[in-house]
Amino acid sequence: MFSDIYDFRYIEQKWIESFSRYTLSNDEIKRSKGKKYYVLEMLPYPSGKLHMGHVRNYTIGDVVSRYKKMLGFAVIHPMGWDSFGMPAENAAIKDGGHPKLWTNSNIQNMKEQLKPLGYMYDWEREISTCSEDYYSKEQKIFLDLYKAGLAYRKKSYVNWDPVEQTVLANEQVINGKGWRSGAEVEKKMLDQWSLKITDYAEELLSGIEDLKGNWPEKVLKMQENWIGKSEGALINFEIYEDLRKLSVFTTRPDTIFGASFLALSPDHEISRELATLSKEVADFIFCCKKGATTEEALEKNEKNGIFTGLHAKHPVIKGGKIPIYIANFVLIDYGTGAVFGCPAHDERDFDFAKKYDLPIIPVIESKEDLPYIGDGGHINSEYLNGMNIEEAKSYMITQFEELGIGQRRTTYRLRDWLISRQRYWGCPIPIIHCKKCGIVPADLPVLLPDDVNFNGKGNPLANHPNWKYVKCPICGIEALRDTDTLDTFFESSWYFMRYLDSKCDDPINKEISDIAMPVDICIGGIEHAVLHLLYARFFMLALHDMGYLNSKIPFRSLLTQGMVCHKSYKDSDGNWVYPDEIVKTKDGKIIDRDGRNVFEFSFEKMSKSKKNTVSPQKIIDSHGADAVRMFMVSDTPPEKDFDWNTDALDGALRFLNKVWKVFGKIHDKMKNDASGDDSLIKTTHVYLKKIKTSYESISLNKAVALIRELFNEIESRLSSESATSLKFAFESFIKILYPVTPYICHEIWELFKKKELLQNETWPEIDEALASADFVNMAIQINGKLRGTFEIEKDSEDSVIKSKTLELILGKVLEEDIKKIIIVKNRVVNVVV
RNA sequence: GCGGAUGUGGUGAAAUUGGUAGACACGCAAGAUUUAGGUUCUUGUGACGUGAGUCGUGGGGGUUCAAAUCCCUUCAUCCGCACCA
Repeated sequence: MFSDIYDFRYIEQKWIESFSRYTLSNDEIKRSKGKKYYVLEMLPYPSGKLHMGHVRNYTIGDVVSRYKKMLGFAVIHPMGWDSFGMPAENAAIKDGGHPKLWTNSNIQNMKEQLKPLGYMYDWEREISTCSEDYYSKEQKIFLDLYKAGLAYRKKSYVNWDPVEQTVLANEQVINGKGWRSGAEVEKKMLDQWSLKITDYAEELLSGIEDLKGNWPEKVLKMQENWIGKSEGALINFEIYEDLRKLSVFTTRPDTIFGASFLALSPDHEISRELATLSKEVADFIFCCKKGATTEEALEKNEKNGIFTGLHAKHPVIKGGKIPIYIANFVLIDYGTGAVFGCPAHDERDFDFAKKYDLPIIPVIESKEDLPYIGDGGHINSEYLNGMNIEEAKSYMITQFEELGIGQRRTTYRLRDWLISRQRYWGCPIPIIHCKKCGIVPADLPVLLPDDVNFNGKGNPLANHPNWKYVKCPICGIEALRDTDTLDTFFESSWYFMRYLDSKCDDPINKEISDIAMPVDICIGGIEHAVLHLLYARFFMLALHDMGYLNSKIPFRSLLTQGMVCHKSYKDSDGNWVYPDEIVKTKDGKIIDRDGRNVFEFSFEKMSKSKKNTVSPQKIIDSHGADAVRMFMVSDTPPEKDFDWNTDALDGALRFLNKVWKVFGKIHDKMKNDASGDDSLIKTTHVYLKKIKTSYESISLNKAVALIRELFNEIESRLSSESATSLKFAFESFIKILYPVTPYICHEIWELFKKKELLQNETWPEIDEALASADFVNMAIQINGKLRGTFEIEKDSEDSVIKSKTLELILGKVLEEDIKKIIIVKNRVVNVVV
């Protein structure tokens, strides 16, 4: 029955169940013969509440999925939960519940909240990374990485987050602070597990080339910088009256004749050794460590050093003596932890030389002040004199190699990925430490014990009364489990392959993965540019090399959607105020419910603490899921930040209301089988073509704009067009609107008395002949300025266009003044006078 | 400091990649219907003239018959990295 009123509550309730039954079996993937399309939205952390950022992310993914399905692709569209991690453990510490219960109930809640939005997820494929099934498969991957030499244990300085009480990977330290806790990160010497991502530095870098065009340039640039390749030389300096050699990495071997000091990191082994001999050195090193992390010291950039009393032999100047310092600006974990200083051509070295009164020897000619960083001819450099930087570099490296004191060397900024975490709620590292046998792989699975106490200090797993005490699987003597768990980014590095067969006994079903991988489009936030997105690329290369699957690329294309932003408000005391608690007065003032003044603070990402969030639930209740979905993809391109605007949300609902009404009118007209024009058929084909192009490039805001245009065309011709023409136009319109607003479209489709469900329909066929216009509107310009337009048959001869133009402009210009007429077919005529 | 991006009406944004700038919306204004208001409909809406003319895509300069688009320069905002040798 057709009702005049667009009752979205009724309609959405009616179709909701059929939308949650989308499945695509692996047999169907196999039968697709490569015509598959894998849409992946980055899996959410089950915090318990769905927020607008999720809604935007998943709506974009769902529109793409539904569109691709209409085109006949076997669409793989799974969803799951990134369910290990700190918040569950913190909740347990605070409220006493168990992380497992907290997490699972959050997952249930979020699933319920997702349901009304009508996403076509294949829930058969659902995974939760904290499930025993998932993490025991992950343990197998870990052991394989270990056997392949890619997972290793090493004692080294690590980033310690004092709030989370655990170590962090380099990628998780932002400006010296923990990425989640925001706490000042400390350096600690610990024995930890790492993955050899550095083995793949070159491949990760060269792989960027293949992603260009399909990944945002920005993400690729960030990864490139993060990997930070630099080419140069390793020089081994001899130390006077010492048997050791001091090895130094430099990108500027050509400046060796300008070297006036060597500097060691305070953590360099020679520094540490000297510290045991001299209190002065020990004090200096202590100060460096204390001061190095404070904001102030970093800002001042002050160079401090202490002379070691040692000298190195200059490698190419006979009898040359170079003093060796320990300096605060030398990093232990880059290059070799030692540098040579050439003050004339490096800013840091210059500052240091000034402070400690060291010689500043220019070796590159320049009229500018020192330090001079640019290119130029070498001076004071014997055989290098006259050469430019590039020439001198390679000449010098050859020279070092011939003399046996150095060699060509490439260094990367990328460090190995530290994966141990001193936390309970994660995947246990399946390793047993035996005094006799050393590191021994544990029998799988290694399950988390449920009976843990969160009240104690430190890692609850380590504190468990008996969990860690086991017998060595090899020799049988008393041994200890590794009580650390894996970084949760480990889980998110391979989940998109587990989706493909979430019940497989092996971690990854190779047969299906070889068909379904790589993911065709991955949609998520840009905050993972050098975290998840780099780790996932690394995992693919490693898994490929271990024979898990053929693909070396996780995501063929990547869409980084922008944040959902909203105005935030503060009262005069600086407290945040909820937007729905404010009132705008007639004279432009903003007040809260108690009448006190409130100020617009800024426009920023929705967040709980700023009180500027909008609950998806609320707006679905008031406007319906279709309106919310449409609103999320209209107006703003997916990759840009989205400004929350309630008026535009109302606009989406208003549009759907109009669609409903116009459908009613067409429905009536069809009953009477009215006659009239059929020009709308052609118009429809023109739009079908344009809209498909917009969907293809995921320019969903443009697609929506064009859909609205087509709708306006239909609406304006309701009375003049024939019933058949209107029916064709409107049915096509419903099909192309469907990926955005599936509920209303399904309802209308059914009311058109269609037997087949709309979601099983295919994209309307485009008649190319009809889709191209017969007539075009051409512009007339005089000296490049618009002076009028005219309509003319498409692809008209230049002579026809010319005479038409002359006819129109002769009132304005004299024929003899015309110097030139430039004709651009179907576009523009420019008359030069 | 290094690297990257962006800059178009009151707002979100389009512009077939050098060819009619502002599509599609939001907002606003006037009017109509209803009327307690919202809803709905019509018209208008870059600026200045307000007679069909001029100006206009952050500013300045250039290339071109023609520039939001290409080049040079400058300013502003945002983001990433940051003592990386």
